[in-house]
Amino acid sequence: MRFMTSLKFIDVVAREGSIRKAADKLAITSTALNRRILQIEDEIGQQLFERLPGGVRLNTAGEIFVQHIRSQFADLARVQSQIADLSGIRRGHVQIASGADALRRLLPETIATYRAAHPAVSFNLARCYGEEAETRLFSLDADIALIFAPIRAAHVHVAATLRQQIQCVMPADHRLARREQIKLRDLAGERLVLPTAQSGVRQLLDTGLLRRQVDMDVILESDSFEFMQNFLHFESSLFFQIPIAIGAGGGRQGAGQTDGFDPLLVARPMDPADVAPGTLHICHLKGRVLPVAAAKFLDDIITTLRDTYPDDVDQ
Amino acid sequence: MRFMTSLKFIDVVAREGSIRKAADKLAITSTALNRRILQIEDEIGQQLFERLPGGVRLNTAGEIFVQHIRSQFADLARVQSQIADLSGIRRGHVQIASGADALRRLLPETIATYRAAHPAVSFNLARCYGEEAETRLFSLDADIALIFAPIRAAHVHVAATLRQQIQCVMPADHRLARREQIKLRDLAGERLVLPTAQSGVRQLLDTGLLRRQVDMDVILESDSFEFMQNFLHFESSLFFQIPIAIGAGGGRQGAGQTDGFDPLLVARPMDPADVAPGTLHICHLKGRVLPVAAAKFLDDIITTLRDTYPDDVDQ
DNA sequence: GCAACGCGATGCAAAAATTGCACTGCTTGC
DNA sequence: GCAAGCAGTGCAATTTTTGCATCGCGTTGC
Repeated sequence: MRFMTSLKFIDVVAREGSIRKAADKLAITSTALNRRILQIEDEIGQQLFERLPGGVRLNTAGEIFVQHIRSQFADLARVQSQIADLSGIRRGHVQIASGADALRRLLPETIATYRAAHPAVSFNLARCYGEEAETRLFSLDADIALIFAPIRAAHVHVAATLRQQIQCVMPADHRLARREQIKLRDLAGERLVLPTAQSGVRQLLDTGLLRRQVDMDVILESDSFEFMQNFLHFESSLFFQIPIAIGAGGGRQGAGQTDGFDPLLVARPMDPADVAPGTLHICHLKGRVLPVAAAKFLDDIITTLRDTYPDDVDQ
Repeated sequence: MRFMTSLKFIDVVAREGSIRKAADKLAITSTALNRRILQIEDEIGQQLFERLPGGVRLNTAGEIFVQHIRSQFADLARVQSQIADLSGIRRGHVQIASGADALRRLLPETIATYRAAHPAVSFNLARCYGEEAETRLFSLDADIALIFAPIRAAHVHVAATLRQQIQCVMPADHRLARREQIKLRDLAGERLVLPTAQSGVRQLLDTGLLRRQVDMDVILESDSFEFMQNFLHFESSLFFQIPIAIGAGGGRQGAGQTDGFDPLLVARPMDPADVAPGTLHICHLKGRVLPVAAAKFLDDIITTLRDTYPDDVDQ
């Protein structure tokens, strides 16, 4: 794409914050890169970068222009995907930003199924914390975001939502395993492993815990499902997850069957009166036309979720 | 804008339908242009043009790609306009596609007022027939369209509408000039000058005339207001217009005052029961972010209309 | 307080690209 | 069947881009 190189260069310089670093990354000399940038600033008639002693930084005009550049690249990808689709071959690259929850079962399965049908489509998966997923949508580093938390950013369009009741995961022989539903006061005296503070699950738990002063024993905080799962084999304790992360069917009702999940562990739903159900948001950037490959994959995710949780998907 | 030239070249070739003609227009040799196009087709990995004996024509992939190119140019204009606005100077170029109606008073006045405040903004006005205005929005040759006709195209976003009752224009001493409102049967035996078939006014009249078989004397068809107005000085007859075209205040009620309009002519509204009011649509391309200059001008038009016809503007 | 470092900018020559010219092969219209 | 108009190509001239060496400037570290 020779006709886009200068723009790509500006994008990289903006990300690196230094012409020399960007030049290294782009495998050209800093002087060539420097001159391209000067030339474009000249053509635009506006400086795009502030020159600082330690490098460069976008000024306001530059911010606007770089946003334009990124949307051009994203749109070019869309065009190429659409053109490739004309000849019957779905081609393209789908970039997904997701919290940990969907990475466990939903995305691996859905992507594998999709790729079986369209092997020419490649994927990029960024595991995001906090509001990083929204940011990625905005900077066009992600086509689709899966966010288990309230959406704050105005530029995000929510294509579908999935209600998910938080599950309490415990050893199969735990005393609470006989319960159909777990109440917060049941947790009194239990050893708990909680997700880290920025996670959506943690926020829902905290909201519930704030109201009822339950005296619990938080022995660990972790953002790794895998760690928590393995930890339970060594020390009997409880942790929390949402159904899509553990492959449990029928979220809110929470039958506790966790197909393919560790057989020594069981999941039981929290009482919705104690801990409110959370919402998984499937999003893309508002006003954006997704590449064919990404748009169809988005459809696939929603269809999969609708099949698995028929009552809990809203569009 | 060196970094856009190759794309601009493709756009021109698509418009000209021939590499040689485009090369002439671009002041380069056909061979240079030819090779740029081959190179880009190579980079995209897809042919964009069909080669015909008499020139070239876009294939489907090319159509998609050229649409992308045009939207890039339009978006670049938006970015530049926005960047210029940062330094307090409104700069840019506003392209308007309009039927004849708005060209007479609304646009000249509004543009002049706007330019008094922002002299660095230039304008382009295309007088459009039939569906050409919609087409121009789509091909991004127009930012704003003013259309007095039903909107069919799905890609058009209507920012505001103005209801307009058709007026019957006649010599001040005509027998019908004493009426407050004209009914279709009043036109029996009158000599009429009608707008040409594609005009919105004509379509509304035709719809009314179809239902009531009025025997009239159509002596002329014309799409030029100026011609019709002058013709009435030589042969006593009637023609039709909408208020914005003749500067009449308060459309539907139609007081007939036509400020600044030919003092020998008067306008009387048609009875809405006979001829339905028409709608002027102020539109832009759906999903598009207009350049600052164009967006603000759009606001100005709507404000002007709201001031003049407070009851007839919808948004 | 001075030297070393890293940064962006610039002059100049080498390298790479774009361009123009001359020409080919093709189709259409007369 | 010949002239005209079209896209495509080999080759040399030209223009643009790149890399090297170097400058000036501000910060950092001793």
